[in-house]
Amino acid sequence: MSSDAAPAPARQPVTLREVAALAGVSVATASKALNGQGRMTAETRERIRETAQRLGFRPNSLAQSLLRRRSFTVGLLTNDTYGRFSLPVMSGISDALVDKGVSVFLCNVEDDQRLGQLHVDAMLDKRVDGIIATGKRIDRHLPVDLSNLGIPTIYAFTQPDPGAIAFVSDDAGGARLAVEHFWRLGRRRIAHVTGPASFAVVHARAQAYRDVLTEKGLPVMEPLLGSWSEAWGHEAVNKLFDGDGEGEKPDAVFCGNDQIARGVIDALRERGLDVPDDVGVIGFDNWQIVAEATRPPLTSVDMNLAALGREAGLTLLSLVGGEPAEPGIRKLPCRLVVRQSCGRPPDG
Amino acid sequence: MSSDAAPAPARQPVTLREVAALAGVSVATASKALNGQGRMTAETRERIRETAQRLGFRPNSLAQSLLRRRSFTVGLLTNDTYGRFSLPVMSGISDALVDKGVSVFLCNVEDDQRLGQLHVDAMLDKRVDGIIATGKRIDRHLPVDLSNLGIPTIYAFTQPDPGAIAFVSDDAGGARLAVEHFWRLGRRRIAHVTGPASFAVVHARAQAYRDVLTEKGLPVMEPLLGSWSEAWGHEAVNKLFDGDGEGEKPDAVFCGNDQIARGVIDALRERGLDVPDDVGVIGFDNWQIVAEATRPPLTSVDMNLAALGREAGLTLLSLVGGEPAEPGIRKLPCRLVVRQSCGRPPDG
DNA sequence: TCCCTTTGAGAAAACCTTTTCCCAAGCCCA
DNA sequence: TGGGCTTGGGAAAAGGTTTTCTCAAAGGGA
Repeated sequence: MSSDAAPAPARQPVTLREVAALAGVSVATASKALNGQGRMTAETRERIRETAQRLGFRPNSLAQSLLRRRSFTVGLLTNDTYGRFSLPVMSGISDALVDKGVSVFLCNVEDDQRLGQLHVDAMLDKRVDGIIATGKRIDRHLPVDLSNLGIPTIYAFTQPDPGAIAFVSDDAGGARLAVEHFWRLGRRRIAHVTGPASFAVVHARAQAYRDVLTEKGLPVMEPLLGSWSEAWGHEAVNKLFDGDGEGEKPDAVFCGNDQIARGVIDALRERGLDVPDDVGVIGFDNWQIVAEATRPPLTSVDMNLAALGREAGLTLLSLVGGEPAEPGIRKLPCRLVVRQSCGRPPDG
Repeated sequence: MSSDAAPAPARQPVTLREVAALAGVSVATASKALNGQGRMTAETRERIRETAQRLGFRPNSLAQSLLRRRSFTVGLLTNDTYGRFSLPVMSGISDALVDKGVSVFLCNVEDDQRLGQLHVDAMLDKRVDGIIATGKRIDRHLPVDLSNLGIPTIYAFTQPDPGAIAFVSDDAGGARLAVEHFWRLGRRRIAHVTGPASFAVVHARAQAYRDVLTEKGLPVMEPLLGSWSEAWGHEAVNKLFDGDGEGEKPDAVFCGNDQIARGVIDALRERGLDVPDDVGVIGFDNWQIVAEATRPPLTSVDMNLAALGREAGLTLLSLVGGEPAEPGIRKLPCRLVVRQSCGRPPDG
């Protein structure tokens, strides 16, 4: 403010031409000097560099892009700007790209085909180097057709077109993590309360749940399908614990998401059952704000969405760079975040 | 896939030169034909249009931007990609701009000065038309200096530089809405449980709370400051209701956010107090997923963040268009979303 | 002294589109 | 028939940078 020593950026950005003129050379020489190309005396190069510095010269990306046929931008399409899932994905993508000098256009297409087309057209016009599609569900398509755009495209946490490259979470693996954790802690009657049958992940996780129980020789209780809500968690506890036989009651509940788990924990407490002493609970998603607000704090499966996004971003970049990549769906591992809702192992 | 009638986009995008060549005219004429400029026979114009259509020609935005000195992009800086608050703001901004053909660069600067500078430089290089800064707190600066960038800058839901244009929520107004709602419902002993003193909004809302009570001639109970958590809501209920005098107990609690409100509601229920019959509760933020999971669903103050974002986006555009605008902070009104945690008026 | 090579730097094309002139042909009117 | 106007369309510059050529001068060897 008070110091005028710092070169205030000109209203009209400084061009290479002005730098060259002031340094007494041609634009060609100036360009080469600043890019470390060409041959010239060290003195000339330094003089040009210093002039550029003094004028606050920054090369116009638009002109560079036009020439290089590469804009160093990518489009990020999502139908879930508000959402829990695509946000970490987007953040991971953005982080991976910013370090490479690539900027990200955020395009929220909702579930609106017209809006989707609008955004895709805008991206194409702006000559993005590639497009990443992400969404709120792994088993739903974005309302756009990206199959024949002529630029590299990657899908992250959304349903890909056939023949495309996609990154998704390994839901079955995540479910195994949870159930095996219960098993290691000595829990033997493990129930599963999850979301609606219309979600592919519900079946993937439920099947893994059954598989682990079968492998371990434990009784398989049929998964309880409902909604993704806290209220359903409450209700499910009634179904699980209102039975007659005492030995039949679960000593562990693996929940399809953290909200269900929250409902389950609250309902268990209302019944006078202790978590984790009487019943262990594991959630899914590791939604921090929910997982840390339950009493006790919730152990939960984390899908590593930021890492997934980072992976997707880096892969897109390598595609843009011309490197080949095998099409197909890559499942990235989940991890279990242990808090206090499962207790400690008997020997621990 | 099977239909080859649809013109598959060329690997190298079609240029105006190719369109012109195929239509047998110069590029100048082709440009004018497609833009509805210049004079030519209707037949020529139509032929060029049809050729462009057939080839799938789309003008290169980079070239246009270079010429027009306007990129039709803006940078959106935030330190809160995961967050509850900036997301609706960002969504509103993006919505407002996409219809005008303006794309948004998403820049997550975290609280990292280096990352902030990196992103700002990238935006400047890419010749964005303007920048919008948004964040997770209305009383904190982003870790970047945007004061002298040479391009229009708008602040939305974050602390502005002096002399800048900023849009924020009217927290005092929102608090008034809540307390006056209680008053209209006949509640007379209204408590306030809110977040830590380090937040400016805590004071703004608390002062408005006091003001309304004073205006109405109601007893002012000193606001209870704590954290933004559910646990604090629990604890605060103890402080409020563990006293001795029966007539002293509140019949309404205005909470600083929805999580506190959730804790308050749960604690009240555990004490055997009915919400809303014995005590009314109002939250702040209208975080749908929390407000609808409380029992009963929570009445809450909504800051209209999407609208705020939209306003910010449109204002930036008018600034870019060269229209003057008064610097200063514009407070946008909140609204009360009524659910079931306050009951109905006595006569209703 | 002459020729060849190296050195240092500039001219110009290219990227793609828009816009401002400019020009040739045709027409009208005197 | 000649001058002026309209019509239809093209040439060229502009926007900012990079890169490939080209070229003059200087230096070295014979």
